Amino acid sequence: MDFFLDVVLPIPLQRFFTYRLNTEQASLIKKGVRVAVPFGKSKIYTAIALDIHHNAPIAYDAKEIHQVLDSEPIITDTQLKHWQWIAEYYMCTLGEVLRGALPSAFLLESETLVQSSKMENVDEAELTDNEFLILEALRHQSSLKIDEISKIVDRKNVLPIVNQLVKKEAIILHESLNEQYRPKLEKYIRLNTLYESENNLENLLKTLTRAQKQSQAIMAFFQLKPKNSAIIKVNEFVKSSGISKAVIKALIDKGIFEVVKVRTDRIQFEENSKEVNQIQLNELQTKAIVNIKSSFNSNKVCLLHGVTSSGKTEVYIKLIDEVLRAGKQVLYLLPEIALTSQLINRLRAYFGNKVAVYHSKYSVNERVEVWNNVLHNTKKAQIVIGARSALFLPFGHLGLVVVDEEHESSFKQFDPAPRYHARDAAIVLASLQESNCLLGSATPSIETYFNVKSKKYGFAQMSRRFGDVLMPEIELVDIKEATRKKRMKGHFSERLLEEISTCLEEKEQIILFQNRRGFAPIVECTTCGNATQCPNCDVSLTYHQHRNQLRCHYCGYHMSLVQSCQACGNNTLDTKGFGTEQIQEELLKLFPNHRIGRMDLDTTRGKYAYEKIINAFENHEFDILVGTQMVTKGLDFRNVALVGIMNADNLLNFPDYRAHERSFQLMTQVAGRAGRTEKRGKVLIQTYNPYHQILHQVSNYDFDKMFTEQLYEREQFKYPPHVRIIRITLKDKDYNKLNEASDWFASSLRNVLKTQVLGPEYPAVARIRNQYLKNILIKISSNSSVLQTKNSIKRIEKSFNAISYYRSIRLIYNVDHI
DNA sequence: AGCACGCCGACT
DNA sequence: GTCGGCGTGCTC
Repeated sequence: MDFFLDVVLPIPLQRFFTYRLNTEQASLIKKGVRVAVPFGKSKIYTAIALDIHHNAPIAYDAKEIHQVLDSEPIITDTQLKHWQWIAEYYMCTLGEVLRGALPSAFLLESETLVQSSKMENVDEAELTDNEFLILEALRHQSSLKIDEISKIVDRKNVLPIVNQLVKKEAIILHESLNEQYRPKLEKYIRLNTLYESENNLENLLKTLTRAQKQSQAIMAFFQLKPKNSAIIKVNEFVKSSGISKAVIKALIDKGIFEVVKVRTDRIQFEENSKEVNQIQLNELQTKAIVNIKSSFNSNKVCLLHGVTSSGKTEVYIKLIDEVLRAGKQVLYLLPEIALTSQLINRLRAYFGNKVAVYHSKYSVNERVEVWNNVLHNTKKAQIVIGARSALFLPFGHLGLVVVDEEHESSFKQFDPAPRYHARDAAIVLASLQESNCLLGSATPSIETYFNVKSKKYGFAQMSRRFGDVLMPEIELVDIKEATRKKRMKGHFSERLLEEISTCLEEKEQIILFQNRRGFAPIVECTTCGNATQCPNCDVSLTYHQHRNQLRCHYCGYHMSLVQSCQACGNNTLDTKGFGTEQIQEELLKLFPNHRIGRMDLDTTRGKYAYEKIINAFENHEFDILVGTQMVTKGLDFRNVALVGIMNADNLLNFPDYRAHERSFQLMTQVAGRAGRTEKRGKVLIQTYNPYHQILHQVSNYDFDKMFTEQLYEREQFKYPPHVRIIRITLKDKDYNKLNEASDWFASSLRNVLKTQVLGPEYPAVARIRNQYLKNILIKISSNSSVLQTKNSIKRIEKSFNAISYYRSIRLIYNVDHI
């Protein structure tokens, strides 16, 4: 009986692929193990095994698999179900989900190695120069990689040459799979068992009387090695004994010490947990927990709406503790992992090394270790804190999913596929795992609050700060008047400067928020109005002062700043708009005796850059911190008395239906950074339009009014949560072809769908990296079926691809596009 | 997605 | 003529 195996490959193809198995492999393979399979002409890919069956494919002859990579599944059934849901819901392939979900170290790919055929009958006269060069190189090296050959012959495409050599039987090709994950081995030493007896040891020390250092090393070994163990880590031994590595090496060479390599986890933390019972909850927190539990009991997702510093974390910790006691795992999702260091420390204080962290700044090997710990439900991974990708981990006993800062739009993956929303995918995950799900935020999203209002989600609230600290006082500063009367100093109103000075005198700290990095976004000629454009994208270049460059934020193109206008040649270039860098510079002039820090994308590159700035600010190494969105996120600074929002208008005027909601969230969150101790904090919002309703809702902390108004507007203009949105982007470098194709697509959609189809329209940036873009927006009202609509779109895609002229156009689906 | 194959312009 | 550019089609 023949065996066949269906597999998923991590590539954007809808289909499964079927391979042939022998009986032994068929008995070895289980659903969810990785197999290495030949794919295409020569490559070997990693695939995930699905079903084993006896149905031989009819249209083709199945290939055999190359290798079985795991003895036990590394992916669970529940995970596969969850991934399938993501693929269907977000209109991408399972392969794409796979690629986004698995740590890259799991996905091995083959590399072609070129080796000499050892055939002596190669006629050198028959060889071209390049072929000769390659064979010459192979005399010194047993094998060459393709890109090494590229370097040798100095050509890009070397495959024709290589293929010629294969034909002449001068070389052979070999596909090598290299396991990327390497367990970390640490070097330990032990004393040769010979010297366990007192006698031998004494004799040994006698023979070493002339080698003082060596006998010292042996004495030190006995002093320093842990009591219950025969081995000691070499690094530690060297550090605490002060014995040089040369001495140790000499002893190893003599066979007195032996080297032992021990597999260790890269991720280790000391265990020093506090008792969760030490947390004293206030009345509001206790009540919140009661409400959360009661909605969990009726199997509902629950929203915890707690104002900034109301003590949400303590509530989470209590709930997590109970889940752990019940022997289940916890997933804690955060929008951006950079801001977790403070939170991780807090959780570790209670749960010690049961806390694992998972995110993209971790190395591939570290991620594999967390994966395996979760899969085997080890003690080390009872709580996983992570960014959105953590929801792909192989949980088996999930008891609680916490989505903190639920409203954050960065939970939605934008590029590449799967373009999933981690909050929504987490809710599905929780239901698949029969686990509870808690969403937390000080400024919930309209969608989530709508679900609360319609009783789909449970609700708990904490409307006062912990310790009854007052919410900061928010003041709106009209800079329209001030600008007209020329009473602004740079971008600072007199009112803001006054408050800053007072704060500095009282040795308190200040956060200034400006939602734009760089120095000034646009350099414009005041004579002709020309601003330098990116050659590859339809955007003006942004000015960055630190390198005196113009940069494109879309493709990375950059050029040095020229002195005169490129269009009219006049020397009248001026900056327009302003960013964090410029604010920082103005401050340095206004307050030369104070230290001013800056936190934005440019200053937080690198693994620990973010932590460094936060720690520096916490230790009062800066008096003022200027920052972008980053400063809004969950940071807990004790000494901040004043928060200034430099310009509220560029938030409010953003051309997007979510602009008002997002402005409210952002400003409320930044405001929450002020006055977290007894003294009431102060927030100043500079604006040209102090009568804007959102600004008033922010300054009165009136979330409910904001929600009601925004919901009404969404209803009027047909936006979520009243409708569901699917955005289809078409992309091509041929402008005319794109227009024609997107018109075709949109009219086909209009013919088939009962729901509203908008566009095609150019996005704000209509060309990126020389590719033109066009968007079609589909609004699905609550009375029509989302699933049916998606199926119809997929059918239209099929007919679209049947037109060969259109086939080169890339289609990008973004379901629930934000 | 990668990668081969095939056709076409621009140069050692 | 060769090299490398890109468009097209296929992968069990």
